[in-house]
Amino acid sequence: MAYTATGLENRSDMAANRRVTIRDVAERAGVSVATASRVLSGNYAVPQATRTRVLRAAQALDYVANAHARALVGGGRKMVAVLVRQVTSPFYAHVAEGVEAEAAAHGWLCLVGTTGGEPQRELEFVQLMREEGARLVILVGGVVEDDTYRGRVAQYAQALNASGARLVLCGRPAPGPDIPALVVEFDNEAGARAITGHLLSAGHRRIVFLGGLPGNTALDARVAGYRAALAEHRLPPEAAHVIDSGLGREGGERAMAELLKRRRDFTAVFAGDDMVAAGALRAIADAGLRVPDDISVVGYNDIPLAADFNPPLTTVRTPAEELGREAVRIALRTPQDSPSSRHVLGTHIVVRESVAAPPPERTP
Amino acid sequence: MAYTATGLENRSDMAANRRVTIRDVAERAGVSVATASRVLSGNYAVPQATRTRVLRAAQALDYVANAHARALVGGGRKMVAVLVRQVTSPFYAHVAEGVEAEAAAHGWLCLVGTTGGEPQRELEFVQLMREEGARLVILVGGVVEDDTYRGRVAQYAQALNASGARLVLCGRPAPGPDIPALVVEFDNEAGARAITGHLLSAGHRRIVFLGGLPGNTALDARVAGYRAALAEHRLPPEAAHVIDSGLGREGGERAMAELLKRRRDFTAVFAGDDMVAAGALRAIADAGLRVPDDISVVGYNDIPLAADFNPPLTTVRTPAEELGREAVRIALRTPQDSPSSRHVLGTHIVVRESVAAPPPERTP
DNA sequence: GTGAAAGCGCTAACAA
DNA sequence: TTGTTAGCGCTTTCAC
Repeated sequence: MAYTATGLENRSDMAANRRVTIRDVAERAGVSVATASRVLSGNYAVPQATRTRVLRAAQALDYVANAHARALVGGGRKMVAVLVRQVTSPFYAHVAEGVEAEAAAHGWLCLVGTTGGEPQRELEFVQLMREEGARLVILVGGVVEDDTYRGRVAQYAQALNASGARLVLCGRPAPGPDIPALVVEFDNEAGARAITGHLLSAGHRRIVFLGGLPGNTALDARVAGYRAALAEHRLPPEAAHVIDSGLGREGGERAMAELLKRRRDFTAVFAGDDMVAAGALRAIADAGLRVPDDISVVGYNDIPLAADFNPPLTTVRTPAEELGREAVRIALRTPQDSPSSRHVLGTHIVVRESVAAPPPERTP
Repeated sequence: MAYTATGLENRSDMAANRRVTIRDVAERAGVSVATASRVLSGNYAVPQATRTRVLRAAQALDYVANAHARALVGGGRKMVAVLVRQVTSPFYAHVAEGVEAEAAAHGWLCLVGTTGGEPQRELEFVQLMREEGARLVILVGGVVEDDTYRGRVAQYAQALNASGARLVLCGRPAPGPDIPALVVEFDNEAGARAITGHLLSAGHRRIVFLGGLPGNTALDARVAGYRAALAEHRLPPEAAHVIDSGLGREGGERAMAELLKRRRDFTAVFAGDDMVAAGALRAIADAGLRVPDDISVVGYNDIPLAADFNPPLTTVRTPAEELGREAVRIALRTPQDSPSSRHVLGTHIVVRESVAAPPPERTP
């Protein structure tokens, strides 16, 4: 019923496919566009009588304001854009959801973009967001930190800042001092140190780090934490064994399978993230070994399904949604001209069933 | 280097925070805004000499066009909006990724919104997209199909259609005949029938459907398929046992645990989706039972981590990303005035290790 | 080939 | 209290 009224009425008293404008509303209400605008945008006192007349006309015409026209005259609109590698990765999805939720809570529009890991698309996205007039751009995820990166991101920051927008880097470093960018990240090193310590406390001495990604800031920090924990337990630097298989389930499975074929002189695996851990668990099971009886495994991120792995995975919880929320919160409360700052979010271990004491020494 | 040039130059020769416009570019290039516009929007032949001069000026000023102004004069811009319940659900995330990918491939901008399951936010989102001038709105996910739903969605469809935009419904029914909306969905009934048949072929006769959601079109179709398969195998209607626990890991775990406490006269569980299956597996393990030796379990959707469950889950593969891609493809190739149509995507079973023959009959 | 001018839909002075 | 007017930044006739 509601729909037929609206739909047919539109169709009958206006040209085909012409969007109804504020002019139409004003005309129907018998007022000027200015008056119509005043009641429709609601930031000006208008007497009740005219008010209702305009509102009624707008409703009858099913009027919606043209956001572009508004943005054009009002100087941009409240929009935040998040860019992630892919939304199908649980970690990124949670960050995006956090951003979206916090943005929505403040009445901001949120746009999610994906790069698939290509710096080129990142550049295009930032450019696009400048065109769209996004007031806040959030770039998520670890990166290879080299001069190219620094130059590129510094450029984003300057450009965005020049038009009054703000750049927030999540889990990636600021490109340099005095660059107008905010940074929010987890203390990856501390998290890695803690979970490596957990493995060491259980008695493990030969622990492999699976899923390194040289140059990637997030992974490098985890590797650093891993090495630091080893050192704290007075193990020599050679005790560290990092396999650079990169992230992803597939990589983890392949690298683990290969490693098991070559050597088995390790009793625990620290996977770079939970997806790598999933792959590793699969490979270990396929090799006929049991977790944690034969090999202990830990992951990183505590994705929702980590509790459903076989066995349930002991991992480091990184509150991804909180990261997203915090990114927009910080950006919204930081004045435009304040110095760039860096915020670090804590993490903690979630103990489940993938860690046990190492098996008794096998005779070689 | 690159960044200091840009940043400082902007800062020195223009008022603070004034976005550079086409006027600035024209001025610097020594041409009129009309000429600048012609080369910048690139849809008009301009001699090479002036062309380069304008381009050089634009680059020097780091000019980006104002998308709002463009949209205002050009009549909207290529933007597709997808609305899902939540991006952190693997299924929805894949649909969103499919939409995003296909949109990007066509040079369209993609905006992802989430409802958290609230119809109210759906309404707000559609309204917002009308304001933003989205030319394509995609609503994803099963719904309770009642008169309220039909009225609401019919209204969206009419309104969107009136301004030349298109509505695509993914996995939810059209609100009625002659409503301008496209529908793309999976054949849930066939998928459910097939996997129930798989269970029946393995010898199961007492199969519980866990995770019903009465009124929800997607789940109802699966339940229908489940009943149909039972009937095909000449089982009486009473053989069907549907537990309406709703979707989600938590619900699945709770319902399964409770069911196991009450009765154990079933040998297999058909979970409404993989997340429910994850919860069910957890509850079964906690009850000291084994899958598939004691109870067989199947899921629905084949999320990426289904292979990492304990045991790897036999489930129905629904190509979610393809659903998203297809939604935009269909919308882009369907002319505005063509009749509303419905497209059905096929699904298939993925056999893994969570199904076995039922255990030998226990004496009661 | 290029410029001047009109106008997209809206808001915000400025008048009345 | 309300209407008139001047743009926001851009594209696009229409002249020259």
